[in-house]
Amino acid sequence: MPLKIATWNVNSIKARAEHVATWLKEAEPDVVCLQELKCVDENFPAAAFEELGYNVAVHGQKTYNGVAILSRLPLEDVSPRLPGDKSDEQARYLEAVVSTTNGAVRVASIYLPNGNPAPGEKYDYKLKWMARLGKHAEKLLAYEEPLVLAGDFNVIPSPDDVHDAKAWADDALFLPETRAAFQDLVYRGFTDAFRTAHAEPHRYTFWDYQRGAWQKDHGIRIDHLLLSPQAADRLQACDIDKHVRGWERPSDHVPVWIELGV
DNA sequence: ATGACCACATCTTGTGGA
Repeated sequence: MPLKIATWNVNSIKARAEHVATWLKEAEPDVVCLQELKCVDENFPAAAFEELGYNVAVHGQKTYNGVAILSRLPLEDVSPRLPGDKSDEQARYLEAVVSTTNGAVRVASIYLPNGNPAPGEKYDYKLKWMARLGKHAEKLLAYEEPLVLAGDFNVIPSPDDVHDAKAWADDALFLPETRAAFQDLVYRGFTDAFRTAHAEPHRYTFWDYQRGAWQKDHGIRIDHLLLSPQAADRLQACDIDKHVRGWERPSDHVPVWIELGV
């Protein structure tokens, strides 16, 4: 059986706990990286997921941000916060090692800053955060182990990943500097799992709540799974669970998953 | 149609998201 690893920005875990449970039963992932919990650790509905057989690691924050990892397999070396800036209080990074019978896979749940409006302080923070991520990723890649960086990167990598490139031209998710920073990260040795498994353009992971974006398929691809060479060698499948966006009171993001032969 | 949402906090309105 392959190891199925997913990422999903749930836009409040309290508002989406039922959806997550429904999707866990339907998709049967082994590991799930969640983002935008919008709650503190104590309020995370861990029991609901433990009942379904998952171990839970949470790095929460009141009202904003918050990331978690759910895993059917044991979680080891659980480590919150992206190194490189001790003054950064935003809960956007959680790393852990998943132990399988056939070796370990390191997984990070990432909620990269949005960065709007650009230019400005928030955009500066985004670019600094991306530089920190690159530096940390370089260290992790040196382990030469299967590594998966999974999350909401808030980056549209190319014009193929947006319904209307002109409409997003000045947005922090699509600015040339943002895309260049993402490429810098990828060029360190990562594989964009979805783009490797699918050549077709205009496949999305996010549709805005506004302007009928979902009905018109006006989406963007910003939730990614980046694989180290050792993980990329094991990639068997990758897809987007688009139908979840059609559920009642959905998140504006949908799950994206990979299957690794381990 | 120059429009149109959602979640949170505690304020019935402002902030942040993407």
